[in-house]
Amino acid sequence: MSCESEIVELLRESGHRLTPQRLMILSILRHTDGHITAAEILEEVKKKYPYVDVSTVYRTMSALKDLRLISETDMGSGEYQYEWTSSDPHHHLVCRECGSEISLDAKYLEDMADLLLRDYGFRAEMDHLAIFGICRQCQQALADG
Amino acid sequence: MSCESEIVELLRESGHRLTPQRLMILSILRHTDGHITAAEILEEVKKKYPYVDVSTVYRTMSALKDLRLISETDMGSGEYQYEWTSSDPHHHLVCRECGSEISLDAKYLEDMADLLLRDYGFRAEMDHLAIFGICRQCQQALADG
DNA sequence: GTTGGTGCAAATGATTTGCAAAAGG
DNA sequence: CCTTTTGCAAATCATTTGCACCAAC
Repeated sequence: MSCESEIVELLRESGHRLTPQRLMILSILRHTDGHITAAEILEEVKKKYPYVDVSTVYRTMSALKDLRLISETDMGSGEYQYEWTSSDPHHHLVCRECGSEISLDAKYLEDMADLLLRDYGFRAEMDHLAIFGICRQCQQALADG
Repeated sequence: MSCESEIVELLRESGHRLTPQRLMILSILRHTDGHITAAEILEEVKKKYPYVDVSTVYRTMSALKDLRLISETDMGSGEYQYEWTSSDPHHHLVCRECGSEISLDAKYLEDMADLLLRDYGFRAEMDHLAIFGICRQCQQALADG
């Protein structure tokens, strides 16, 4: 609970109200390891309180996104993946052959971000990026094929 | 025309048939500077032959994508942006405040791609990436408030 | 009380798909 | 011929929106 208090504070400061729905969604996001879709969040929330609607989930995600508390990533599955931002910053290598995902430490992109800031004055916000390509196994499989 | 011949060859080799619709779409892609949406392609094609359907455009894009002749990028507009791959490789910096786009030479990402190959055996395919963030002007505007 | 939030139902809108007819090789 | 491709219409499906009611603060 105590870990939630500063978030609650942040939401209040930004003029948002604390509803049970939001607290439930917040709790799910905080206790989910990795990414989760809107539909999955809804499913979880409904276990506690069945009358919640998807639109509420999306509206909450929109608010949290604006506050940069969560990231929204298109991993090529057709649905957005949401993830709590404070977990250690990382990205994903997504294989376009087998769909497997490899977690990638954020440091791999930091050097480039520094260059972008230096050369273009552009502040890249790359929380939770999806990088598509071919994984080692599939390269081998394709070569053998 | 001559520039089209090797593409035509490639399509044939991969078991695809050459229909007037495909040739029109191909020509539009080749002569478009920058990216273009499926709807825009359709609009262009219809000027020559009004009975083409969006589905044909999408099906053609899918085939060209598989052959890696075009790139498909989500630039945050809700529609995919397509672009002929052979034009000099680049990416885009997209400002999430004002929506402006800066072209970014591909070399900025090559170093990272090399690291990914070395460390993970992952062959990253980053043709035409969209990197979101805040541009110099908007940073200033936000700071001034 | 105000203002913002919710649930419901309906809309949106890009992309996909089933199918019979047409055309490429 | 045989197979792929096409146009049309209808379906998908995640996300968004209008609205009347409710609940924070």
